[in-house]
Amino acid sequence: MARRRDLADQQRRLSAATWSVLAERGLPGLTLRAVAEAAGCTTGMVLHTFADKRALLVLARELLHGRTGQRADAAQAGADTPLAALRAVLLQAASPTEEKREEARVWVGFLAAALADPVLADLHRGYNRRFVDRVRGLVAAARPDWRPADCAATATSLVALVEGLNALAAVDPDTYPDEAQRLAIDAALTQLSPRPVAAGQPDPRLAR
Amino acid sequence: MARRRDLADQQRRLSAATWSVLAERGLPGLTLRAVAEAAGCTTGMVLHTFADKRALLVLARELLHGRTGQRADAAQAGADTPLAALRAVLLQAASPTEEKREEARVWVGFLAAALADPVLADLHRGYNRRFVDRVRGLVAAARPDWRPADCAATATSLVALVEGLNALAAVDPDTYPDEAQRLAIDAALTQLSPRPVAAGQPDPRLAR
DNA sequence: TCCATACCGTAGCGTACGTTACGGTAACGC
DNA sequence: GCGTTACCGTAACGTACGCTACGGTATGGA
Repeated sequence: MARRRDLADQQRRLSAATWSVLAERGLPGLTLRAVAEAAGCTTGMVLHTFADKRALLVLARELLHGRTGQRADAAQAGADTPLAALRAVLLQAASPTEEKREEARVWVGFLAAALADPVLADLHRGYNRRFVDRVRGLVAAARPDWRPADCAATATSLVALVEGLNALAAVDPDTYPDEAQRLAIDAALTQLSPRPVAAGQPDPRLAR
Repeated sequence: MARRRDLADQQRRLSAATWSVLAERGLPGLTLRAVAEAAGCTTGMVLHTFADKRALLVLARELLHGRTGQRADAAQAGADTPLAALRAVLLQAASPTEEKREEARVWVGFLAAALADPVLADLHRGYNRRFVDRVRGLVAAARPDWRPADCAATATSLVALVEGLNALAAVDPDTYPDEAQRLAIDAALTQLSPRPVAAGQPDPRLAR
């Protein structure tokens, strides 16, 4: 025997480095050499830890999903009502902080990579559908009187809104600041409120 | 003098080729050689028509904006009421057909490229803000009783929803089919309808 | 008809990429 | 302490990239 390494830790560190490079330099800047530099090692070590570049991307993608999933769990657990849980989950999925905006840039990068890579595309579809399922469950809990089809349609709408906000805020944070994202989500959630607003007046939830 | 070329036509053909390559092979597959092959010429001709790769990308991005802008103009002109115009504009911006889904893939590609390229990022922000302005004007026309801030918030929401639908449908058309996109847009437009629905019932516009 | 010239295909430059092979090195069992 | 062995840094491979230089070619005017 000889020196043993902590494989899981190396994978975690390299995935984090992949993340960082992807957020800073974008998809074309994501090279093995850049990842190695960010992780403080060499390309040799990177390819001793991962079989190839795609394996590195796959684990980083899983890390992204795991991170957002954990945050969603926490948001969901801390809410009193189903509607509050839904709101918390959607808000944490948006990108109000700089950290989240970095995450959004990474997400866009993976989305673009998925368009050219079937493996990453499968991963993306799986993760996104799990998120849609989570939202659909919360919608159904908030409005048990709705038909499943209505809950599903609302869930896909909400997810599309949140991911659209993320994507647009990633490249234009001035047009899509955190406040605008919050407003957009609350406005969309208005449709789930048990009591509609008065006729002929702008929805007060839309105003500040 | 000697033989003269149709510069504008060459630029148009090469931009179309860029588009096609970007939609089929994604951002990493977008090389000068691939563009030349798709256009049926050589890389020499490509770089005699455009100064460099970025110039090619910039014109293709303008082409994307011009195409969607023209479609939006047509949709807007063919509508009777402001609300109908808004609905038509949003629906044409979504990606129900395969052609539109190709456009959505190209859009995602440019979005990802903008994250790493300041020039493309500026272009993207400009084009997207013009689209937001268009939607905001239509919202204001549909609901003249709303305050400008409410119109602006609604416009950014609607644009985020549409672009989110586009981005997600680009990689997962099964989860986001045309019908789901139409439902999502109509559901979002419910908030602009002058008469809210009855309390305690699911919005009939959400049902099929 | 024929020259002049604008045009573009060919070939290749330099660079950076993903990946590989190998030798040095550090740690564990004895 | 020492041999063994797992580990990883170094160096370089082949390839494909963006881009350039040059020579052939077709087409306009005289």
